[in-house]
Amino acid sequence: MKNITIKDIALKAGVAPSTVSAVLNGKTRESRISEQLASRVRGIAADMGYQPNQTAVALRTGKTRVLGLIVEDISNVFFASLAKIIEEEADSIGYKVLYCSTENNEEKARERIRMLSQRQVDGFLITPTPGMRAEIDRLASQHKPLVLMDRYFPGLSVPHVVVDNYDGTQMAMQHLLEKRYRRIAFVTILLDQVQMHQRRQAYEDSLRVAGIPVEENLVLQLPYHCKPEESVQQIREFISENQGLDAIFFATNYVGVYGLEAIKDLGLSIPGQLAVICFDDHDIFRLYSPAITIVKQPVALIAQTAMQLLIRQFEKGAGTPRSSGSFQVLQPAQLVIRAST
Amino acid sequence: MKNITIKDIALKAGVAPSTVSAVLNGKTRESRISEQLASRVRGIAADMGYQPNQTAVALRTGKTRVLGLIVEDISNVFFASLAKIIEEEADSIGYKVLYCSTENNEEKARERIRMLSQRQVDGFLITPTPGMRAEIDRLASQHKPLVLMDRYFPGLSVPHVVVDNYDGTQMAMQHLLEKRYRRIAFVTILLDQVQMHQRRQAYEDSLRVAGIPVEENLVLQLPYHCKPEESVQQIREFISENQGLDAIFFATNYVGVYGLEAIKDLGLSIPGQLAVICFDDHDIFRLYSPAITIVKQPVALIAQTAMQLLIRQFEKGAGTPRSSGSFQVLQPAQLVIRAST
DNA sequence: CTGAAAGCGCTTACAG
DNA sequence: CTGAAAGCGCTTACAG
Repeated sequence: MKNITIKDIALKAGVAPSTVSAVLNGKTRESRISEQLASRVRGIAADMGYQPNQTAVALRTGKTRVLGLIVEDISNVFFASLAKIIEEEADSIGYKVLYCSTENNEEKARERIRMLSQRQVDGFLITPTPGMRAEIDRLASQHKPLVLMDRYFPGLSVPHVVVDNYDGTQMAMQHLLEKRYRRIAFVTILLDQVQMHQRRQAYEDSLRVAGIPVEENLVLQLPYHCKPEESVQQIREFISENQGLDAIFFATNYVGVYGLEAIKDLGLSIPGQLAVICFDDHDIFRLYSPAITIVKQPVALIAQTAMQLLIRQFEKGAGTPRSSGSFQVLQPAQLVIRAST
Repeated sequence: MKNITIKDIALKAGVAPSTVSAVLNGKTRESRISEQLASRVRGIAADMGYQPNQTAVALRTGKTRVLGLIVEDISNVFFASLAKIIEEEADSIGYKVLYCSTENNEEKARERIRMLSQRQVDGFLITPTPGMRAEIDRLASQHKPLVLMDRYFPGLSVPHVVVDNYDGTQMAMQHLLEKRYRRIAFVTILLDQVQMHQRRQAYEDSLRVAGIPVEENLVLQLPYHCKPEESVQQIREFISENQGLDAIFFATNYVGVYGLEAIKDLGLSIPGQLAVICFDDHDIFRLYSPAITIVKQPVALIAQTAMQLLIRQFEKGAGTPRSSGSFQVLQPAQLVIRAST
């Protein structure tokens, strides 16, 4: 069953393909096509079940109406939620989205950008890995519509939307300190990314300001590709070795999940014996324990803002030079206190 | 910065575009192009940073190397996990994937299929809603490569991969009955889909076989678009009104999440006062409570099998008529007993 | 061994 | 008011 083309319609209607095109694109005014002819053509198109071939349109117009979404791991709640909102926003302006996961694999990440470029996506939405810096810089210099999410490259003038990680962490530390917690551990993942550095920095700064010495051994860094069981094991040992811990700050929900398992294994009550705060991408801890305080990332807001920044770039068009400043949008993280931590 | 085309390379190399195309596509043998010329052309292409325009390739060859993935909700762990595996499998054969969520909205679902068709996707991977039946049937009759996942249409001969819901539910019920649980509730979501019917059916049949009367009031059906708080509230009331409940079987993790919250609210211990079994798409209950038994869906296996079925259709090509039978693949669900429920 | 030509399905000036 | 022509960037017979 061959696809119906504009030519088939033209043939049946006894007009030229260009006339059909004009009618179907609502250019009857510009082309001064009679309403009578137009509605006849429309009728025929509908009868034949015409579906425009978007590949042809894309080739001709240079617009694919496809967005490229590159995240760390689409199966992770945070990124999946981002993807959902982005899909909705994209849909509302007639765009579809192609997704890719990088797994924080630099090689893969670069290859993904290349592939999406070849697929001629009209714009990129990326949660970049450190190794993508050069690639991102190149895209930006080519004026490819592009927005970074969740992370960014200090020094690169590329539109991005991130939460204020420093501020969020500080808020949480403040909260713990006010409640008189003193021996606060920091469990994180070994990842060379701005937001991780900022969280760590805020943790240390908060302690210093409160006059509490920063103890190296109160910080645990798990390797990135650490297996679940091993992560749990390491955190368990970490807690056992540091008797007298008041509280633990988990820098990401990746480690938070394992941390909670470790705490459960050790039979410690939250917040009775150990207060827990976690930088939470989403609301996955809702059920685990109501006594866990959350530094919550506004996923929907991040995605929506990112889409707005992207659309703004579309509107500018390739012609207009981009404003020199980067459209930095900092959205403070929100502290959600579920119980008297 | 204009994109480099095959023409630019041809110009620089002093050959015809078709020669460049042949070289870049490794058709040097068929076209009997000298290795010398070939490597010179390849060198120039590399120097110029040539990136083939896939839109043009797609239009010319009729293959976009894009797959359309339609799920209920990409932000749900189950579908996000499916998406992840599908991405990996697709990537391994040079495909990208366009995703869409239906939200179980029939209108939207149909529109999604239309859009993806217009985008000329080479194949579809769909977790269908009941209302997509006609659309799916049409796609299949057009020999569009297509695989349904997680659900299917009895009577439609369309390749699909689903877990054996009846069997899985039965296994779980068997487990409860052996442990001498007698008043077992069934909490589900109001959804007109085969897999839901099968789970319900298995629940009732299991009771009957065990000589236990099926009580209407031990079954709770929540509306599909029920708000979180309201769902929790309803389940809470349901439990309170049915004193003497032994166990609850949650037919999906959608309701399971709310159910656990309700149980927590009521201060009931698991499995002490109430045994809990849940049909779990993924492993999201791992931390909630180790005492929850899970009927686990093999997400990775579903996705991989689906991709295999799709590839098989690609290989057949449009020419060969499809084998009349549907490639039904039933993969039994797995019972994961975490504690002595 | 290599190149000229046609064509995938559209849209966009442009000519009448 | 409407149509013929060119062209988006490729690939694929086909001619030499």
